[in-house]
Amino acid sequence: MVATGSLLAPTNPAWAGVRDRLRARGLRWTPQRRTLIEVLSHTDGHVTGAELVERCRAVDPSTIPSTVYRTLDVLEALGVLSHSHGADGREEFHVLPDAIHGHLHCIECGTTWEIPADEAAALVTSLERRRGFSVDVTHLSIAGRCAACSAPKRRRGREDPTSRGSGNPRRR
Amino acid sequence: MVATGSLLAPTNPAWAGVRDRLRARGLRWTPQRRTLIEVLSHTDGHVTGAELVERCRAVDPSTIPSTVYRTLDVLEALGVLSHSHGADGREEFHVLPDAIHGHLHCIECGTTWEIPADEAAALVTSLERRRGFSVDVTHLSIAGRCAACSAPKRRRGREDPTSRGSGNPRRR
DNA sequence: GCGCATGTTGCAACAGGTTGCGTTTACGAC
DNA sequence: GTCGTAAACGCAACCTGTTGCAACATGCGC
Repeated sequence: MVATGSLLAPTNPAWAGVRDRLRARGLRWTPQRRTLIEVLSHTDGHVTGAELVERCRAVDPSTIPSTVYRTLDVLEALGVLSHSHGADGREEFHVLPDAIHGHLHCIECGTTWEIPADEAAALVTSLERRRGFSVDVTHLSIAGRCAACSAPKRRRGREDPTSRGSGNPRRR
Repeated sequence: MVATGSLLAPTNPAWAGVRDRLRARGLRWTPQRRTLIEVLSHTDGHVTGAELVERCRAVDPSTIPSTVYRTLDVLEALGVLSHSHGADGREEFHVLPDAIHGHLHCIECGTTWEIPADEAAALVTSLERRRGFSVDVTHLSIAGRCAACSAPKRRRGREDPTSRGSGNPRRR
């Protein structure tokens, strides 16, 4: 659960700028926001809103959920994170998106993979061309069965849908 | 809200078979299920779970939400309907899917369009080939901006992302 | 250092949906 | 028609988020 203690120092310098970017927009730097930033800076990959609330409570037990969700909205507007919806419709946040990507969810084993933008490019450009619809790839979330789960089950063989999967597979 | 009255007769013969298909699986035909089937048979396009609960209550005020959701699960297993998640992660049910399709949501105006399977084919086959991942197209839900909303707003011109949109655009 | 405006917080209520459990009931067997 | 059993139901509690509003406090101007 990450060093539970207090006052975790953000590891990534990128987080240092958040305070100023907030201020630059006339927004404020509050203890609650600092807590969330601390938690986020020690998080990578995907997290659900509920998980973040929980982790914030570990740092500051007086954390209130609505504050966390509102702060997440603000941070998303700042581009610090993005969110999409998992196969079950639950919110999933993605921290410091270094590259634009969507997500793949296996409805059988629950694992999640990232799909780089270029892999979705065919779909994106086709929708763009045929309908003028510009896809929000960061919000793209595709459900289905991964290779391991859709394969006729013999002796639970090779696991991943392909090792080039990158990303951080995650189970529920 | 459809003729509110009682005992709506299912319009589509396809619904008549549901009772027997349930029985064939050892499942039961109950008044509550009948109510939901009645409601569904007078519904087309997309509905949220909450809407269905509401409509069931119009027919039978003693309807309990959990029963509706559980019955929806059963009907989905039967292939009578399918569900996906809207841009906001809320459940959307799609009745009697005559053709496999996914959905397109404009995050700006909230309109929904259907995308026929072949339009998503490029993505589907690419994921299949590169990762062995078999996409569940019926659950596919893509967010972004439609042509009208992403266009530089002049004098709110042509509306639709393309008239071939088919389906039933719906607003929140 | 002080005051003020406005962005934020905390709280409580709500919304959509899910789950566990004890009770009821559909329906096949006799 | 009666019985038994597993499927379904009703209910209450819970979970994840959202919203409205009064109270609070950040941070700019002086």
